[in-house]
Amino acid sequence: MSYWLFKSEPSTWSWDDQAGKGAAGEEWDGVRNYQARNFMREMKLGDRGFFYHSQKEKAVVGIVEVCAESHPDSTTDDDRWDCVDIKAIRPFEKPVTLDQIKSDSRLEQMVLVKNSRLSVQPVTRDEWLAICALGQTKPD
DNA sequence: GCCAACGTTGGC
DNA sequence: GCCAACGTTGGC
Repeated sequence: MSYWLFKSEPSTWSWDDQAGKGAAGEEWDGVRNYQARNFMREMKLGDRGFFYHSQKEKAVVGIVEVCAESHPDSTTDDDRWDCVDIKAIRPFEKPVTLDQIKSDSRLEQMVLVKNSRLSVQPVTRDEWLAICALGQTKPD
């Protein structure tokens, strides 16, 4: 199983919106970046991901699971763009802020820190466990 | 609200 | 195929 991070601006699509979709999940559509798309194409059913709020909040707020593998993005006719579906698994007990991540030596190699603009990105198992621990949240 | 960083587009 | 111009993202 692989781990990922999905970034969203909460005023556009928030954790509450995502959680509201329940087990059915929702397309992670609208991504128009090749790197991000390529990561989504690599995702497998059951892969886990962090849900990150960008902009004002800047914190990991929940855990999601890939519930449909890569398929065409329904919001465009342009066949270059694919996406996956994700569903909310559980919110973080304590959101883990970007500040916390940046100040933790275990996490300084995270893509979130090194390439802040990439909206879908891989997370290593070690990073996954470290952030879940910081958030006092079950990692699986 | 600003601006740096980065990705994409399109003219040549 | 290069690169300048432009648009967008997201941290500060």
